[in-house]
Amino acid sequence: MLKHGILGLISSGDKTGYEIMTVFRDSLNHFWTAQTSQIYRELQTMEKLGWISQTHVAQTGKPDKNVFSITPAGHEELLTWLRQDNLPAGYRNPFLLKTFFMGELPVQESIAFFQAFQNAAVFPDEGKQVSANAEMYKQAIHHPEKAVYWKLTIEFGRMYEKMQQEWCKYCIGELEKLQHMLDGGNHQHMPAAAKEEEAQ
Amino acid sequence: MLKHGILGLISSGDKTGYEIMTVFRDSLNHFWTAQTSQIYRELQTMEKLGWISQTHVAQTGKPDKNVFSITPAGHEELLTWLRQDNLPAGYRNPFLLKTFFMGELPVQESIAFFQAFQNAAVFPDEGKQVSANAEMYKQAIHHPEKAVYWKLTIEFGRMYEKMQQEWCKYCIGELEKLQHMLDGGNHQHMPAAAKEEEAQ
DNA sequence: TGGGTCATGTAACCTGTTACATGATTAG
DNA sequence: CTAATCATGTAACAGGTTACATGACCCA
Repeated sequence: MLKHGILGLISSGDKTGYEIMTVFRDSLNHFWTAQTSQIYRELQTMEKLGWISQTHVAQTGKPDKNVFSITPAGHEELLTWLRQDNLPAGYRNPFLLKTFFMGELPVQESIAFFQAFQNAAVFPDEGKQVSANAEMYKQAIHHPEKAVYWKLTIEFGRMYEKMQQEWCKYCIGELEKLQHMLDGGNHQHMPAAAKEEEAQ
Repeated sequence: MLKHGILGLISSGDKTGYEIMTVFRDSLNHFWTAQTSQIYRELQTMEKLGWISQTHVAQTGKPDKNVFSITPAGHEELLTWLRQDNLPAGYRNPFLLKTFFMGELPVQESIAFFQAFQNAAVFPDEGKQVSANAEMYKQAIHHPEKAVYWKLTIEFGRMYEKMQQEWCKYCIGELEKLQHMLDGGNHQHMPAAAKEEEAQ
């Protein structure tokens, strides 16, 4: 997958490993990440596969660099990938995994986690988005039709964040109901963990 | 992460590797997956870490089994994990990665992908959910306070799917606008890839 | 003189996927 | 008779993370 992401980036203009890293960091970070260690490794195997080619460029005042270009075979591979398996796949969500087991903690503590989660917005606001993605905006001027796709990914981020916040609100509501139930039921203010021990 | 998921499952009752696999397959599949190969490997390392212990149980008419129980150290580890790093983290979304590069394909083709994506619901409907999660419902009867957390994860799945469908609708709308713009603009019906070649 | 940017990578490790391998019992 | 369920794993590979290592230039 990362190979194809890199391929896509190089397809819109030759790039160094370093430049690829900056695009991941500044523009794709809300749906994909990549460390330089992984990028340089993938570039090597992609060259062996014949998808990209390398040119050494000597520089003065700056370290020399290796610029990568896409080959015809690489472009074909990119198109094949774009047309393949475009159906929703299972996603991995660490916070949901925790949620599933949160019954081990006192309800009050769980509520606090949802509150913190709700207030921690990952997605930058409109203003920051613009400056962080200056690179993308520049491209958008020259290829407005390609910028549309980039905007679609940003909109996904926004919608996801909004949904996540609504979900947190719902969770907090449900947990408060549970808390009142437990309080009203036995007036013992016992955390779930303690209750379980008793039950055994 | 998987280690802690397994730990959580064993904490609510001793389990074999096989049983752990079935829970992942039937109840956690919308936010986490695990193959038996991985499960048995993790169980081995978890035993070495002292988080779980193993008992061999001979059976007649069925293959013998290895039943795993959580140790006090394991339960502590579970609590530590539950309290750690509970903030939204970057997620990886393969379809968003593709979306980002979809300008390489004709607009019409992209629209078709979003339509297919929209109509492919991963999340089972209420009826199937109930039968697939019979195990969970059984637990819910004995520990209604724990069932709440399980319901929260299901609600996330529902909200996510709804959001995804809305996003697809939005994308299709934007792409249709783009299509009309391109059609109206030069009346050449050129795919983006061909246009790019011309521009160079 | 200290931190940021540009620029390259290696090594070890951890996690996840795919493919393979075995074999008895039970229900249709 | 055949497919599903119960039950165990190994081996090889692919993909991702963490830590380390180097070094010049520029700006404050």
